[in-house]
Amino acid sequence: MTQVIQVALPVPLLRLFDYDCSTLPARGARVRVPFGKRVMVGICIGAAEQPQPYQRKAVLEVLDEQSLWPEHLWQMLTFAADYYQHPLGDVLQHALPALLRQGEGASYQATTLYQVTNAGAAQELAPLQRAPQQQRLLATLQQRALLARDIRIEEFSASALKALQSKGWVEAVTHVPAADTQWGFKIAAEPLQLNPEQALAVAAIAAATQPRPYLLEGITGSGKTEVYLQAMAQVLREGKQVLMLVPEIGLTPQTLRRFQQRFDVPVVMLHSALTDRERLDAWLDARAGSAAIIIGTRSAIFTPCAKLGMILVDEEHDNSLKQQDGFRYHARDLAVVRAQLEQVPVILGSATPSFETLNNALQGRYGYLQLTERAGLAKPAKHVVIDMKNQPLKAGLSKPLISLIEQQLAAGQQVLLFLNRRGYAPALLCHECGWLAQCRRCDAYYTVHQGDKQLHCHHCGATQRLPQQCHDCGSTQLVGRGVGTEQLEQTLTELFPAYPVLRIDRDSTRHKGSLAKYLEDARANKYQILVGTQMLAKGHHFPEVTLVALLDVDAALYSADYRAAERLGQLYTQVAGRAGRASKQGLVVLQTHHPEHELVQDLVNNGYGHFARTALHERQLTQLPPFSYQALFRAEAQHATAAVAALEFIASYFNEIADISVLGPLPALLERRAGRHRFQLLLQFQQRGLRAQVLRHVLPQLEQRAELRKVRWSLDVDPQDFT
DNA sequence: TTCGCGGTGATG
DNA sequence: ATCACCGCGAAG
Repeated sequence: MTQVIQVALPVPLLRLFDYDCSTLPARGARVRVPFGKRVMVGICIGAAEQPQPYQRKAVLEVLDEQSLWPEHLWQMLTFAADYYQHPLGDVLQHALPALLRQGEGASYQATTLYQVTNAGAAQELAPLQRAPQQQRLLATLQQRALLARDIRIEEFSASALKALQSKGWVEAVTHVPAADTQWGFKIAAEPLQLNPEQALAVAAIAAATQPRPYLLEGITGSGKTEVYLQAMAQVLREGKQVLMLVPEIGLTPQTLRRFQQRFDVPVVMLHSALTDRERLDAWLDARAGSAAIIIGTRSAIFTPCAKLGMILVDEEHDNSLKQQDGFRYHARDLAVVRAQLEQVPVILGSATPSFETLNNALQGRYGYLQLTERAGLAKPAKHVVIDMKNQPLKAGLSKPLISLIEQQLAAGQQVLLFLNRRGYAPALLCHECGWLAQCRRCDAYYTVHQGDKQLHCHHCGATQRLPQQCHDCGSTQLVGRGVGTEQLEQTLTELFPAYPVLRIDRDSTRHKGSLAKYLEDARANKYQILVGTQMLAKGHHFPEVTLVALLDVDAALYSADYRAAERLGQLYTQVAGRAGRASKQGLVVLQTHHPEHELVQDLVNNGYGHFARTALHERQLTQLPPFSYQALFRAEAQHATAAVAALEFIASYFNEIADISVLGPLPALLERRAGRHRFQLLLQFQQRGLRAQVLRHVLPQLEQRAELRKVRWSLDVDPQDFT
């Protein structure tokens, strides 16, 4: 009996497409279909209730017997498509490993498993004293067999493996990892003793009769991770899985090792270095329930889990959780939705919670767990605000800061300096006529890079040779204006020739693995002066650092982006947490031209918690998120008028509706980028429900309109960034 | 006259 | 998104 089914396809269209099919595939099963001149893999959404009277094409092949996703996850995905008003086909695409998108079977492929031979099992480790790589690998293999992918993830050496094989101690066997879903829970290492706050947090989560979201607010060094581990233990003991989201930077082999050392259960890490096949295997492991702990970045929220017991979102304030293009979802928000659907607790952890989450906790919608005690003897850092007004500056360093640095260095300590501008100088100026080298395609000045003797546009990536002469007057008196990390590094080298300087920014860490190596060198105290952009602020621990300085925070104080202050508060607090651990007195220095600024004073004197509450109150008075609900339309076109016209057209759909405030069209913070003019239209609603209703009604209409075909436009629900 | 790029429209 | 088609201006 021929059916008419609806199919979601990976195209940027909100509508679904009808196909004929000889059977009715499961909702959530893949089908191969002809689409235009192409063949695509789509997802069956179900039987078409009212088949449209079009000429239909037929499904070529049904690829799955069953839905690829468990019911609750399917619900989350359809919720997300509706909430963000993003095409369902594209949303589902995000929730699939690449191989499944391409139509591969949703099953394991045979792989190689390495295990010890009888000789290898009996082999003593001591004779391998001079081959430590082999020794470590053999020791592990004597405990458990390893898959090819484990060898790589756990950073064992391939040559060590070869050596052990040729000695006849290790053999390779073909292994089909049939979903062996059984794993027993065993504690591999004893849990640490909890302090009363930590114990309270663990107990609160365990004792809850109704699963709910929790904010776990723990200052740096307060032992947040130990709370995660003990909360996880409860879940794992019941045979249930834990899904953990971490920022990009937290996905290291050390993270993996930390979990494996504590729990003797299978852990999968969804790392960017995985091959497509490994990614599919990990996805299958999670879906079958044979992986106990699943760790990954933002997109890991889409991993299916047979027996989900808990979701953890570490550093929940981190902006990398929000996708900034295409399907603009926020993984933390989807984690809360998923936890609700699956009826499991979700823990949002941070030292500096986002205002959204903090507000939910203060309103009682989330459980609020606080860790305020620093473990060990570490004293809280001292804060110093340096007024830069009328100060002579050396590469952005004031005299008082230079002498503070000098003192710390003399005492054998490390210093950490943050400057959020890479390159040598953020502009090139003609000393005679005032001409500034400007990118031809963006509304931005070129940044001077001395390293490669070029001008770089940090917005479109354009580069050109460092000019010798002014384009306007021909003068050769060209000077860099302002300070970037390159110049700071150079000046510090001149000021403190006895101390090596390490610079960490996107330029110095371009090569794969160099960041990890630099961080290791920094921790090993090979450099006493560390210079970097925010890259350096996230989650790294340098035990010998006693002085941390933010060189220029003024831009954030008077930004047009209302979230700039929140981000400054978070950066400042995270950075302050870097100073003076390991029982040494830390010093946090902030240079500004506005030492009297309310935000600065609040942050320095009262800490993040107080600062955040004050700022939240301000947001409430001005009706900004989280006290209102935003949707941002962006448009870009060759000519500004086209972008503005498109947004005015969009605005006309909302202007007449009550309880919506429509702002714009306004130029984006960076109006021209890569030769295109960019404008924005901001909608603000008092009720989330109204926003959903209105967008659901309007978006399919907009998609049809010829007026909008000429420009590139997009919708961002809950926008985070207004550049 | 042909070639090629950019704008335009359809995809079931 | 991607493909095809159309039209116009530049090259032949």
